[in-house]
Amino acid sequence: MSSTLRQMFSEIYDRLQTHFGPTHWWPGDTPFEIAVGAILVQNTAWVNVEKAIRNLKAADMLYPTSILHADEAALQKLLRPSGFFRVKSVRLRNFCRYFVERYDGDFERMAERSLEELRAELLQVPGIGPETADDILLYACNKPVFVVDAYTRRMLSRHGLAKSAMPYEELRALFERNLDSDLHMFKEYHGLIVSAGKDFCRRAPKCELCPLGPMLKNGRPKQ
DNA sequence: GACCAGGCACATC
DNA sequence: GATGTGCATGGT
Repeated sequence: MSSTLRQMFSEIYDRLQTHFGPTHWWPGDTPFEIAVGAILVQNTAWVNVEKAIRNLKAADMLYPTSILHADEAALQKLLRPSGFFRVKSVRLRNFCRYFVERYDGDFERMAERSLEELRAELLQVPGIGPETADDILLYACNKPVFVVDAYTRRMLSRHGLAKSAMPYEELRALFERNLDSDLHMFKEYHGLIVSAGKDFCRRAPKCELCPLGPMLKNGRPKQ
C-alpha cells in the first residue's frame, strides 16, 4: 500500500507536469517579495495580492525596514486590495521585525539555519501559521518542505486520497513520506497543484478536464 | 447580491 | 481537542 501511494504521488506529478509544463512557481522578483506574498495571500485570491504588492512597489516600500517603520494607516492603505488589511499589516510587520532583528533582513543568512530550526522560529511569529511558514521556507529560503494548501486538500479529497479535514501536519507528512526530498520538485509540485486547482477544480465536484481524472477512481490507481 | 478566495488567532465548549 | 468566529476586499 505504501509503495502504491508512492507510485500514485509520482504519477500525479508526472501527469500535471505533462499537462502544464514548468510553472516556475512562486511568482516574485525577490525572496522578500515571496514572503510578503505568502502572508498577504492568506484566505485571499492571488489577483488581489498582486495589487497590494504593486502598491508596495510603487510606494518604494517593499523592503523589511520600510514596512517595519511605515506609518500604520499608510501601510494599511497600500494593503487594502488584498483584504484583511488591518490584521495583515500587523502580521507583515511581525515578520519584518523577526527577519530584521534575527537575520538583518538577509535571506542568505536566514537560510544558513536548518529547516527544522527555521520552521519552529517562523511558527513563533504571530500571524505565521504552518502554510505561510512552509511557503517562506520552500520558496524564499530554498528548504525542501512540501506546502499543503486549500488546493492540495481539494485535490486529495476530490480524488478520494485523503479526507479534507486531515490536519496540516499529517497531509504534509503524507507527501513527504511518499516523495523523494527534492527542492525543485517540491516547488514545482506545489506550483502544479495551484495551476490545476485554478483551472479545473474550483467548483465542479467532478472535474472532467482534470488531468488526474482518468487515473483516479475511488482513491485507487486505475491500471 | 450572495458567495467565495492558496489562513490564522482566539474564544468557547 | 474540536468547533466557531472575526478579519475585508474584489471577482463571479
